[in-house]
Amino acid sequence: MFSTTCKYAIRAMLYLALHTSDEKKLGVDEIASALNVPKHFLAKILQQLTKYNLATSSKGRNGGFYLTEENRNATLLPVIEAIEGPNLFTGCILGLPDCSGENPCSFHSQAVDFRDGMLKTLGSESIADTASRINEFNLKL
Amino acid sequence: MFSTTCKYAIRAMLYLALHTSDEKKLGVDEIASALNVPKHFLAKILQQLTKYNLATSSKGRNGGFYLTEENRNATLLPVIEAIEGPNLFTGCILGLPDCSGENPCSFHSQAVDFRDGMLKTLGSESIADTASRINEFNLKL
DNA sequence: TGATAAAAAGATATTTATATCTGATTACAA
DNA sequence: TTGTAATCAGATATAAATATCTTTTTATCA
Repeated sequence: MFSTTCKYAIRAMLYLALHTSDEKKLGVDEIASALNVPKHFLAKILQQLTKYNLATSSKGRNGGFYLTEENRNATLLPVIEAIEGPNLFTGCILGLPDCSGENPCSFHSQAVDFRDGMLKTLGSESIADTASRINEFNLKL
Repeated sequence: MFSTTCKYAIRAMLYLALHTSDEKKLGVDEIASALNVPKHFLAKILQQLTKYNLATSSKGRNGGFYLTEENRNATLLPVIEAIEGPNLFTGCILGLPDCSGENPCSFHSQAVDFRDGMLKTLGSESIADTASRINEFNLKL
C-alpha cells in the first residue's frame, strides 16, 4: 500500500505531533532512533515535508523539527501525496487499462470502497486527532 | 497494492484463461503484444508461474503457454503469492511495529476489512469465473 | 534426420527505491 | 564574534524491481 518512505513520513509526523511544539523541537537523531529508522534517510524525508510546509524546522542551537498548530491541524493526506505523488489512489488495482465503474474488474468495487474510505479518513481526521488516538491506545510508533 | 510484476501475472493468467486450452496454446510474443507488456519480462513471469504449476507450457513446435482445467479451476491467490511472496496481506498499513487488533492504528480496521475482503474474493472465485466476468463485461485486459 | 519454433535458463542492463556520507549554511549562545 | 549544534543540500552507494538480450534445450514437423 504505502512505500517505506511514506510509512516513515507518516510515523515521523505522528511522532512530531506527539512530542513537539513551537517550544519543543527535536533533532533528526532523536526522532530516527525513537522510530528505529535510518537517520539520514529520515532527514531527507523531513526536509521534503518541511519544504511542502507540512512540518517545520529551525536551524542552529535548540533547533530541530516540529509541528506548528497549523501543521498538526492538517491531515495526513497531503503528507502522503507529497511522498507518493498524486496518483496513489488511482488506477485499476489489477492494472487493467480500461477498468472503470461501467467496465469493472473483479475487484473494482472492493478496491474503490477501500480507497474511498481511506481517502475519507486520511482527508478528514487531523494529524492531532490521529496522534491522540495513537496516544489513547498507547501504541508504539 | 500489487507490483507491476504481479499485475502482469494476473492479466496474463486471465488472458490465458480466456484464450487457451489443452488444444490451443499461445507463444509469449502473442500474449505480450496482446497485453502490451514487455515480452522478455512476461516470459520470465510465465516461466515462474509454470514452475509453480499455476500455468502450463509445452516446448517445441505448436508449443506455448496455456491453462489446463486444473489451472483454471484454481484461484488467483496462489498466483499472487507466487509473485509477491506470502506476506502480501500482512503487517500494519502504516508500518507500525506493534499494531494489532488490541492496539490498532487509525486505519487498522479499514485495512483489515479490505484485506479480508480481497483475500476472500481472491481465494474463492476461480480463475475461470473471473475470466467469465471479464468476458461478460467485454473488458480489455 | 535436419530445420524450425517454441520455452527455459542465465547473463546483463536500466530504473527506482532505499540508504549513507560529506560539506555548506544557518542561528543561537556564551 | 566565535564556536557549536542543528538543518540543508548535494553527491554517492546499495538494493530491489523492472526490463532486455543471448544462448541452450526441447519438441515437432517436413
